[in-house]
Amino acid sequence: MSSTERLQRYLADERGGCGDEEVSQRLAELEEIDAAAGGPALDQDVGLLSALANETRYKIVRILHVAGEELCVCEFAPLLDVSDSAISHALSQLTDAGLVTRRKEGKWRKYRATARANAVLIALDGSREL
Amino acid sequence: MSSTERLQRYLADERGGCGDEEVSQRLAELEEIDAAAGGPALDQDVGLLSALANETRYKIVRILHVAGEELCVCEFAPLLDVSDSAISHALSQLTDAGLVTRRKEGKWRKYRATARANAVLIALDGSREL
DNA sequence: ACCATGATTGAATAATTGCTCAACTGAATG
DNA sequence: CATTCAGTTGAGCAATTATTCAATCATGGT
Repeated sequence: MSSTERLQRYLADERGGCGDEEVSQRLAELEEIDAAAGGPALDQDVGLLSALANETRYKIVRILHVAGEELCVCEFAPLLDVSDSAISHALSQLTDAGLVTRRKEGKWRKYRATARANAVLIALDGSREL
Repeated sequence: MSSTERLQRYLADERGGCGDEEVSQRLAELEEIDAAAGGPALDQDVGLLSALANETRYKIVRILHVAGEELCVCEFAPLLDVSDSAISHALSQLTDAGLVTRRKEGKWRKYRATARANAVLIALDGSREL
């Protein structure tokens, strides 16, 4: 069964129209919606979301967000139950995704949450009780 | 090496203080930040982000967001290159995560994006150019 | 120059995920 | 009530991911 046959029956059911014209018009609408939905930002967004979709990485970003200042890698270690290496991997992925920025200061590395990271966390917080 | 030894050296380096007191005070600050960061919402948030962190599921939510109305499962099928089963699995996970709601109408099932889903997508859109 | 330390990288591996197929449930219709 | 159709569920498998260990890079002190 082609996927548009089901759509055709659906449209006949819901809207009374049952001609091919009806179907292709709705299909065109849906594809317009799809085009608006799936711009080039899609991959970037999914990358960002994947980076946040892990407890270790989420916690790092949350901590930076709450701290409101840049933190040294060595300050995360006591708060996260994973190896230094895992923390470093996490920070790399977060940097690639545009959620944190890195700055060298002598032998220490300091990380800060980006505006984008803060925006997403604020949206999560603001919509929690909806 | 304990993870607080490094922190101790860091604080000595950055702030001049080198006593145990300095370290335990900063540790207390960090743990307070951590506590504020890692509330009970953590698992829920990571679940939500995991649900969105997949192209198929992200597209579904985007489509619903752009459409601004409820859509029938049969309307997604022509737009997504996966099986009906995969769409159904995706919708279940999105429902569990609180990103979409489900409604029965006769033999059809209609889904709608939640306010939370819309809030997160708006945050992503609004922070894209930052 | 050498060494110690902070952090990163790459390989290896265990765990998780995403998809499909096949079987199933529930609703409408003859 | 048998059949058809919309959608869901669960098992199984391929692909991806999260972590650790070991090796390495980079910085600063001796």
